[in-house]
Amino acid sequence: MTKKQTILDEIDGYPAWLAVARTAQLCHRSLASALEPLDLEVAHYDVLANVARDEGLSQQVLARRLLVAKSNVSALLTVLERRGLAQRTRHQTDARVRLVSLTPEGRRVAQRAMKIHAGIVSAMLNALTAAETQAVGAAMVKIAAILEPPSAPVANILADAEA
Amino acid sequence: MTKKQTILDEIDGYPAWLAVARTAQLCHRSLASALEPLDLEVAHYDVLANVARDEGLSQQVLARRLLVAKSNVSALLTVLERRGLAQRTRHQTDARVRLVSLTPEGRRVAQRAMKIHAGIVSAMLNALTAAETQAVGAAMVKIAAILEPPSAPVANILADAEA
DNA sequence: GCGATTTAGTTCAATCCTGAACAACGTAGT
DNA sequence: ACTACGTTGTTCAGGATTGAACTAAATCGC
Repeated sequence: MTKKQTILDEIDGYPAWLAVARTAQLCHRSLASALEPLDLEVAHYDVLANVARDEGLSQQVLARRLLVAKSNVSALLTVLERRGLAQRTRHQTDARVRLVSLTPEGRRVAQRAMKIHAGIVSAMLNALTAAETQAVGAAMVKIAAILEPPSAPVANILADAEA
Repeated sequence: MTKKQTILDEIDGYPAWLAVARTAQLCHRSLASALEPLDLEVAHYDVLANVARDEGLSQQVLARRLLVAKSNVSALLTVLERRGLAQRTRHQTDARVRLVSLTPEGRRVAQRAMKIHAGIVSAMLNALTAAETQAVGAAMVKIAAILEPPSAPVANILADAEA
């Protein structure tokens, strides 16, 4: 297996970032298989968990928060509604927006799913001290700030990289 | 917007982990839009980058490394092959395995894409000190160790969480 | 050796996600 | 009011990803 130096290897912290990406993906997969017994996709769970926390979100807000397309939220809600877990109600004063809420059954399912999710996250974080966790969180917030909007910085970097 | 306490909120480091997941996703999206000019999906890029580094990988190894299904690798390679960027050659002694390598054109594209990728990662890591990056990497490795295989630990946690 | 098991890769159906086009509704500006 | 524009949500077509079934090849147990 011919190992070859690439540009990425010249970046000092690249292995560290790779570990981040990989760990996030592993966690996603863990959660996916853990939710299988509840017959829940991670995407559906994400909706349930967010609505459980903030009852009455609009779909638009939900989409931005989950970082998915609004068309996807629409589809996810159609499924959750058909399964009797969530419901859409019209906004009082703005007829465009639909407020999303959970049915009693939806709350029960969300509760069980969040317990499973919490179990996984707890197990992961047990590997770290509170200080380490804190440090990781702070670092991620700093990085996220750079990526956050489809803002200027990233676009500029691209231009440079292409040179 | 009714904020409600959930089980997840009881986990001390949950916001920190959320930041990790969110940042990883943001990075993925950044990379996706940055690679658009090259007409490359992130998935295709991941293959190119890995093969550029380790010429002659098998598809199986590639699948495990990328954390995707082997059927997906098969499909990705069909596309890359049709585009003249990669090629599959038979293993000398084991007729089952296909060794993946890049064409000269594939190497050129990989090179350009990695430059773009490196630009993004560099920008992100610039927000951190070397020590911070190092700490994050170490923390992620510890967490990944818990998730790594579909191993016992996670499965046990599930059983507990369901109780 | 030879059948049983394991491993590498492909194919296929089902599902998921996205972006674009669209409809319905608000908000300005004039 | 009226027009122009922005926003919310839906629909739909095109790809992407997965797991299961399958073929072919290697390996193991006896």
